[in-house]
Amino acid sequence: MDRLYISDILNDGFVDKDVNIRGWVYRWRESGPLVFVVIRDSTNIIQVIFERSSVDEKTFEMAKKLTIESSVEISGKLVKQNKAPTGYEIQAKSIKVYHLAEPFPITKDKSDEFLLDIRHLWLRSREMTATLKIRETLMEAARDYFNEHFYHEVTPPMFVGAAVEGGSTLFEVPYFGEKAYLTQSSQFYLEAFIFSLESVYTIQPSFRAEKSRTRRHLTEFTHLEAEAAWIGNQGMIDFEEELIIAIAQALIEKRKEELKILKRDINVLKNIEKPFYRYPYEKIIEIGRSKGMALEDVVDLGEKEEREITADFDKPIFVYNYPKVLKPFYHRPDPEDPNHVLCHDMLAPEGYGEVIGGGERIWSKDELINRILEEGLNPEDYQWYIDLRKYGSVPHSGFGLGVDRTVTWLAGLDHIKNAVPFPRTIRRLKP
RNA sequence: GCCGCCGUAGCUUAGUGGGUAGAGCACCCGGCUGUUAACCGGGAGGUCACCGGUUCGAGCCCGGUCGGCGGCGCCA
Repeated sequence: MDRLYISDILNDGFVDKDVNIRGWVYRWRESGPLVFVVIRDSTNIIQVIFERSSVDEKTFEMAKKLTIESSVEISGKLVKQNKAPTGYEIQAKSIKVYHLAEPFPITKDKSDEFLLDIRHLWLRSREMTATLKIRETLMEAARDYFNEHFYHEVTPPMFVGAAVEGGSTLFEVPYFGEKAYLTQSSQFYLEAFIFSLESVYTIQPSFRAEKSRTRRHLTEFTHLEAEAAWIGNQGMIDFEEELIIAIAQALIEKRKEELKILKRDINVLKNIEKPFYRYPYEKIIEIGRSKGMALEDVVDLGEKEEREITADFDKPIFVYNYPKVLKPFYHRPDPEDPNHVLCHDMLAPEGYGEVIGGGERIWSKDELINRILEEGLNPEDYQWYIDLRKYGSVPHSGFGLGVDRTVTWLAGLDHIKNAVPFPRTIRRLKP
């Protein structure tokens, strides 16, 4: 008999038919001559019942000995059963045990810390499984959206020789007697690709060595970055808005069950529709002040401020044209207002805060060199980046989206660690 | 980096006027004909993070070390 996936047999079409499944023991309990076993596979869970009166003694004894997480193959008749957790039940006829598991360390009482220590086992939980599927669908939806818009996927290097942005701290790694660094952003490399492929994107890890201890920072995170020729700041905002909507739609279509497992209200995602809020930088400061914050005219918002400002919003907020002093040198100053740059951040609502940063890049060689000098940096360190402005330079824009932050927001999680299979933080490198 | 909190059985934890360390889950044994991280009875399981000090006596008081969590700062 061919093995079937659990999600495929949870329907009336298989009732009274013999089915064969493989998976792991998720729950086990006995009551006299009955043994109830809930089996989990990659698709869902289903209850199996072993009755002493209807299976041979050897099979029943084996069912009685099963332990949580044992790997098994079970055959039996599918029936409808309201008392079973997913509405159907298999009346077992036979079982093959591949491995009788040792006592599983995860029980009903568990702390966040413990779950991080045994992350390699916690990955099997329904919560993590649901989160991983949501991550996958999010990236798949993004790739589909990029492909529909003729973006090419590229793979920039992760070993780099120098920083992209002055501010961030880099991880240094030995490199055959020289120093190399782990990339903190692929932006500069993506800019190199646009002169042939025009529109490009990548989904790769970025690394930041900041000693940040907040619910939205990791030292290694999945970075979705894009860069496109012939597009300006506002055009890029339009593009990102549709990207986020495409992702939300994909989750609504394909991940209803997983969102339910994570207790995320799907109506929140259904509400992610055009138009998002769009405010110039000064307006967001005004909103902060209206909530009682003491904010200077020109100030970087902290995590706490962002959380409070976005708390009452129901849709993402684009904040554009920040004061020049707050942003890295490569952002293009607004020709109409040189103290501001043509950039934007997208803040997720409900307190989640920044998930996208992007904008239009300086495309004039001389302007770029002037901005590098103005920031006290050395143009020699950016030789190849400046080189790109010498041979048919074009207006272009790009953005970077934190995949893990976006998952945290859309899945309604409380901490970025829960959006990542093996989170890396300042104090955690294992497992 | 700064501030705060925490470290007792595999897990979650109770336990300060200093006086033999207690429970639930998991595990083992037994019971139960519809269980929902079941229930009932029994059993086993502890260098109370580590080092030092005070004391007749320290899980508890004092000093230090290590590890973790949360917040701030930094940052995407």
